[in-house]
Amino acid sequence: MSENKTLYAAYAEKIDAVLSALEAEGALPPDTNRANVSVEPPRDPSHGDLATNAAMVLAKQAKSNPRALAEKIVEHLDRDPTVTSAEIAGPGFINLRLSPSVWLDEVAAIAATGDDYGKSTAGAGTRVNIEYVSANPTGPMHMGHCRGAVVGDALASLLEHAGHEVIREYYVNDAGGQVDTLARSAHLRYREALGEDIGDIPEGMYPGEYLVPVGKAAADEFGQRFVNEPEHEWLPIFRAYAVERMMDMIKSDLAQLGIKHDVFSSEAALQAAQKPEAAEAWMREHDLVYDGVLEQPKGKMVDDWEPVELPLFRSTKFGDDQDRPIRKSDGKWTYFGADLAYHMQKAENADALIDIWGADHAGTVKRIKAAVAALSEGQGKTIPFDVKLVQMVQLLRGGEPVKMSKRSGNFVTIADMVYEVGKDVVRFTMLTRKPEAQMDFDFAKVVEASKDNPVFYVQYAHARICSILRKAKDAGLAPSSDQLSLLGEDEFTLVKQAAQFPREVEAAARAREPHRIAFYLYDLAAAFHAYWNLGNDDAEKRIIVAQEPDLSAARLFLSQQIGQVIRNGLGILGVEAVEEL
RNA sequence: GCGCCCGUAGCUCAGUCGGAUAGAGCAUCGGAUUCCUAAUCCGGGGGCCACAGGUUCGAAUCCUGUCGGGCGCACCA
Repeated sequence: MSENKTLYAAYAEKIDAVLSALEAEGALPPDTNRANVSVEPPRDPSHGDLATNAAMVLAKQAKSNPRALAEKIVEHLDRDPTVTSAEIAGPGFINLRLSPSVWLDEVAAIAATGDDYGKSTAGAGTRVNIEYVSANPTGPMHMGHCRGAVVGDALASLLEHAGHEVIREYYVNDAGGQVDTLARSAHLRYREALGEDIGDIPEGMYPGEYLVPVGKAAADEFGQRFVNEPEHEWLPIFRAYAVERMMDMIKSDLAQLGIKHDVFSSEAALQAAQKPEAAEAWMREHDLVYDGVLEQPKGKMVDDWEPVELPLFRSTKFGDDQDRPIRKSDGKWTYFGADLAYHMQKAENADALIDIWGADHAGTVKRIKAAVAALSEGQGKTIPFDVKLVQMVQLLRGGEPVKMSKRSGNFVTIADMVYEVGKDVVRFTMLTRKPEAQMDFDFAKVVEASKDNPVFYVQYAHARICSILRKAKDAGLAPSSDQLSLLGEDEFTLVKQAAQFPREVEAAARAREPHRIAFYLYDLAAAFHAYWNLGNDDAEKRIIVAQEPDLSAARLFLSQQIGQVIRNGLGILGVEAVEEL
């Protein structure tokens, strides 16, 4: 078996070869369109190991009926020594059963590839920039950021496993009005640290306690220097100072979740380097930006609306509802204007871009997609660009919604969450549903039920495998592949499940859906737990059977490989493969 | 009013570029432990896949419409 090719891909090729043979025989017309032919494991394992719909899909082109065509395909497949049976079922499915040697080879393949089992080269040669988290540097990370962070991080490592080179990037929004507010709030805490009674935190400032130590640190560093200075003297200094501390805090929150970015891009730095100016010039050159007046927003009344001429990007040309301003009337960049330049910058160094955003930014997807599309068109190359929207997490505590607001300082932080239930539970919980569906996250329930969390189910399977290997070692038994032929149907069931892993990684990467790996691991763990429990009913089915050292060694070897696959999968998700619970 | 996402068991959710009899956990009921970790396993009950049309050999999946929920709709970020 060639490496980097999944078992399923290998059989897809065999079936493709059969179809070519049928073309040569004249049973199929030349150049048959095979795009819809699939080769995959049937949902119901009792149907066999592999199923193909080839006969059904191609019957029309062959001017034949599906079952007649299926018979011709089956004739060829029967000649393959690794195919023990090929049967026609239902409307024309062809179900294949594979010989034990195929499964035993797969066990050996897992052992041979080890940590690399499941990696693919499908994405080789494509560098993907994935931007995720990008929380504003105005406070600690809270649960609202958590989902996007975990999904983005797992997607990044999933893409790496699929062979892509990956850049993990964080966009630091350190240029907008909210960082001025941060700076003022920090200045207030600074005065407080120097002994001043600041009373209640005024409306419009960030009241969070997390700014207290920032104020203290500033007091230590600056002393009385900025107490009575006018704001314009200290604002830029406090802005940079506070942002840096906020980013330290955020990085430490991310580290608790096991997340580390490769690149932190600063919006302020981008602007200082005049990237938006360059972007605007380029856009104007290509007639993508013009000076125009926005229409009054429909549906929702804006009291102080008045027509102003602004530089507008022609996003309607690319499917947006409205052209979008890149500068404000005071000449400063809008968020979009800077973001546009930022995406140009990212595209310089990557073949494909992915942004992970919260659903509250859904309204801005079209314009940024339009911007990247315009960029692609203008530069005459395609830049694949995907914005993954991660839906809101409704945070509950004992069934009651928890109102989160950075303004009021009332939020559940990631640090709280990790402290309560641990990184693995947080990550796995976020990854056991598809990101585009809303989810409820009940803090109390997750804490209370953390022992029932599926993550432990998977980890337990891994721990059990480690346990049995320890036990075997004490008994003087070592895993061995010498006598794998002693394994039987019970073991094949397990191997078949494990053999899906590479296929699952490729499919999940293609769909950019890391949650599939979590569900796959659950199924694999279930298969192992079931296998283990066979020994409860029948002592001869235990993994270690004292009287049969060769069989035990083979079963240990198999178990070891299942452990390897679980470990590889958990690695993609960033969850520990613990050795005991 | 417009745009995006979602609607699958009592609850939380899976469901492979459309595939065979729609699955799992929790909850519920009944079983398994002198024996490798019972944080496990085996079994029962529980479904108009929101609704209505359409596309085709075949639809939970694709298209159209309706209803329901969420998010968004300023030069904010």
